[in-house]
Amino acid sequence: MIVKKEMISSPAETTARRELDVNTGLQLLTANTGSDQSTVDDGMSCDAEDRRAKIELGQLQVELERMNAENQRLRGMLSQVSNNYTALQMQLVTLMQQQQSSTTDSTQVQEIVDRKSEEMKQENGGVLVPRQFLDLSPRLTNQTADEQSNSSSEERTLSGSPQGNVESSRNKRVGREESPESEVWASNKAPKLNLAKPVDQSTEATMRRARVSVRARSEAPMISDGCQWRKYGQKMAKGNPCPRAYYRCTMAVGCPVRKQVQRCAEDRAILITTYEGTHNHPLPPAAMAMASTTSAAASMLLSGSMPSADGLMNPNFLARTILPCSSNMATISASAPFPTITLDLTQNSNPLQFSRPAAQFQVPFPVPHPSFAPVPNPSVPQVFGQALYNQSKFSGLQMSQDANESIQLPGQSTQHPQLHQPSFADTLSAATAAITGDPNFTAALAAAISSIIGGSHPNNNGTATTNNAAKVNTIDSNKAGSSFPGNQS
DNA sequence: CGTATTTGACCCGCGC
DNA sequence: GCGCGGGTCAAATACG
Repeated sequence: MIVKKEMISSPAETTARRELDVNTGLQLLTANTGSDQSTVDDGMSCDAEDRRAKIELGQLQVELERMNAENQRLRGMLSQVSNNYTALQMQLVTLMQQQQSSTTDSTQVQEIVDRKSEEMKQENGGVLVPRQFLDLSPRLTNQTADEQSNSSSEERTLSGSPQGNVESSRNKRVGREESPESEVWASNKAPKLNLAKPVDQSTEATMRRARVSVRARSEAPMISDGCQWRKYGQKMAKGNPCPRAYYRCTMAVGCPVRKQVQRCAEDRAILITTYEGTHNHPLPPAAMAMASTTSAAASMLLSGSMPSADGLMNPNFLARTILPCSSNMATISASAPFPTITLDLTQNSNPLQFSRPAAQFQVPFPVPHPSFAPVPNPSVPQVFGQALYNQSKFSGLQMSQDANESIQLPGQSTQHPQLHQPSFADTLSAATAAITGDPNFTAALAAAISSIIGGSHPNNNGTATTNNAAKVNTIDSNKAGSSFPGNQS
């Protein structure tokens, strides 16, 4: 009965509404049933009414169960799509690394994306579930990289590297203390303490210290990114009246990921979150989806930090590679002591929009390899995309010269996402960010997915998606003796 | 009472 | 060598 609305509503809305309507129907029916029972004295034959009501009730329950099952299925599919996107982006980076020597034309980047999307559609009958990406996905959780059989050099580069980097960090580092945490944490002191490999010390240090900074408007003290953090310090930073808070990831014992949170001096409504390190544990769907969003950017950033005798990498290419459709909203830091890429989500542009990259872009720090040689151990900060998570104000990324002194490139005009064909990457990442962070964005997700899959893809139930990232997390029970209250607002 | 947060002290790198 | 600033530690404190 209620299902009719499906054709005119967004899939997510529809599913949510259906579930609501079914529940409402059950309540009404129950009320009616009670009413019927109270009118026995009227002389009516209540047995028939009762039976009919019970039958209807049973039907509704069956329907409800069916809905719930569908919800589960759709959630699974959403998660799968997110994971697939992650793998796609990673693969894209690798492909571009291979092709960069022959071209710097960003159109090829888009072509690769388009081609991949086409392949995926063909292989899956229109459904974007690429086999190869499913194969890759587990590695992106940073858990099974070493267990997976590597079938290609691309995958090897992409999957094993983060883990390998952590390992190398572990092996070489001798911290002030010998706690497990300090063992895995890629400390700033690492260069000094690197004892094992004399080769490429600076390179590895650079990779370990690659950072991803996110600027977002938020009244909350910290953006919700799907991970759980514990504050371990706060300090006043020079040139900023607002204190800088230091957090470390507490989702797993010894997770080396840390982040700094600070309000922008110029505009205190802007929250600057800087991530550093690589998670050593599986990310919850909410965090994973967003982590994947820009993991490729981090990878590119890191590969860009690799020394090269061949000169500089084409700036435009880097920008377009990192965020093919949002290159005007990402920043690569020039003044930071280590590579930092900044996503500026404070701009008033539509996250789902498709825009051509800025033509003029200066990459300040010396980067690398025109041929994009695979990074041996790129410490890809998987938290990279987490900044996009729960960004209801998600609005854009920008390129600038400094993490704190963003130089805005000419903004892109706001366009409706469906006026242009949004890239799969941007659309899905934005949509996932929305859905995982705020149930109110289920409609956006539906629209985004519809635009990708042509409306044939199953919907997602917004009501089934928790609006609290921490709630999504099935916390690793291995963390004995520690609780995860979740300090996210 | 256990856990998270606060906050002053400390360590380290870097520039002068 | 010294001072400065960033980053981290850990005891004290707050909180549920």
